[in-house]
Amino acid sequence: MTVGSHPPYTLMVRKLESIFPLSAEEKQALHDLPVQVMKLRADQDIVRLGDRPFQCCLILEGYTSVYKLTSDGKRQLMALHVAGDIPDLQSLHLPVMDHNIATLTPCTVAFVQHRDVHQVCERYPRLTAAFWRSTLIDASIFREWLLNVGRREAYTRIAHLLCEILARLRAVELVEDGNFDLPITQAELADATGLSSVHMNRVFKALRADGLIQTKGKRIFIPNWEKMKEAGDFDPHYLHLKVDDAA
Amino acid sequence: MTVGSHPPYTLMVRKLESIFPLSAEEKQALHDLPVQVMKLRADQDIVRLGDRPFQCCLILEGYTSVYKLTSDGKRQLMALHVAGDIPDLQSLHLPVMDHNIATLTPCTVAFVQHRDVHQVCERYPRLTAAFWRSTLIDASIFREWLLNVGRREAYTRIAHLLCEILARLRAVELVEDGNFDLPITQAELADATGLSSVHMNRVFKALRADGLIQTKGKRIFIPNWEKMKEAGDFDPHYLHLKVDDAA
DNA sequence: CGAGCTTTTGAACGCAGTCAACAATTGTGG
DNA sequence: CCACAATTGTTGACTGCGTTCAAAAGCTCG
Repeated sequence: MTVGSHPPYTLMVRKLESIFPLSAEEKQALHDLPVQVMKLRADQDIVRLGDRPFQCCLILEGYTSVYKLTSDGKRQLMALHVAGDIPDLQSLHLPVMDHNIATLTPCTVAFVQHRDVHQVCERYPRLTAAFWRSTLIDASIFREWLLNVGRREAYTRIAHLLCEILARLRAVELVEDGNFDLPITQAELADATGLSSVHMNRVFKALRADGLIQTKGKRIFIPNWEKMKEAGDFDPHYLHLKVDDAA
Repeated sequence: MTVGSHPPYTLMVRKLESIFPLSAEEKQALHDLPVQVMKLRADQDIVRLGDRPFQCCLILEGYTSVYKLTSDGKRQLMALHVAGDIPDLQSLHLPVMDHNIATLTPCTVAFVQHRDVHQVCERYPRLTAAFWRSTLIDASIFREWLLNVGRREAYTRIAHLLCEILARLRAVELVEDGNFDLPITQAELADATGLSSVHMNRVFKALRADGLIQTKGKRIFIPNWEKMKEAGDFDPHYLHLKVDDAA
């Protein structure tokens, strides 16, 4: 089952190809996976801590995030996911969710049964490697976020996050000329960086004042990528992109 | 090749079994993997950022850690690994290292060629799942650390780290009665929690004053596990241990 | 056009960092 | 086994980055 004009897997295949070479046959096998497409509003949980999902969810449109809460209710985002990503691929081999996944914006997502993924992986063993690698890159990104939150001051930390978003959107060709949509709130960016929303706002102001970013509504423009990378102490190697889209 | 009295794989098998059921045949296959055993001093890098390793390293004895540095030299530890762990399993499918792995204490490690791991996984596909799951649990731990560093205050954060160490040592039966060896410095614990060593020291003092921990040299005793879990906002689910060793 | 977010700004506070000195412990060579 | 060096742990004083609380100003969208 596919969705009207945009076959749901185009972006996923593009994403997987950005990290792993796929044959035409393998790509076709991915395209042929049966899916169920759904539209979700913003701020909806897709899966919750403790769940035992029997399917994976593929983002076709919108932003989602992985998050956890402390017992006193503070929220930390652990990852942002964009079109083409499969945020809960790990549920294939870890039955119980240890975190939540929620939409940050209205989203279109496609659900694929674990059973079907396991089948296609058995038939095309290189897909196992591709999916495994994808989960390993997720882990690499967690590590970089840990460095970011643990050891970089707020200004650098936020610049780094913006660099990562730009680099990852480039890999799925959603950036034109340093411009991209970031339809999420400053409070959410604060939760992603372990800061308060007030401080996030102040640092944003400073980044604008320093000419590193320009904002127009939810659209962000980064005029000087080299300067921005330096401000964010950003080295894209941890994203493990085959083509260095971030250069 | 094995090492004298302790076959190198006993602990790894014990560790893998704590997260994945293995058949006798699969265990034997792991035992039969050829390895090269080495002793390393403390503070030695095992692999470095940018390396392209052709082997995995299995800890037989001692503590190692995954770490990264910011461009201005601040260090963040991302994980601690103990006997039985394979800290760089991910190099099987991510050719270029995006982080460093170093010994924190003198260590005995066994190196296994990627080639041999791939072979045994082909022959026993369930081992692929076991190893994959192991890397997914590593990622789950990164997520919890991110929550810890991003959203918990120093006191809770340190208590949480100590809880995790205890729970993981229990899984490989290296804890007796709430007592365990933690032969790493406060400065290293500080790097693991994103704090300064001075503050680490002050919080340690507070934890002692509150009766949550007792220290004697490098030996730590946690008299009241329930209280400690509460102080550390610790819920062991994220470790995905089959048997709930942490209860 | 008004309700409800989201962004922005100010003021005051506090957790944790830095710097510096000293004590305790561990390791090493003689 | 002791003496000395080096590392690790401990404490105090001061500073500062980022938080909290509160209120106002801008947006967005029925």
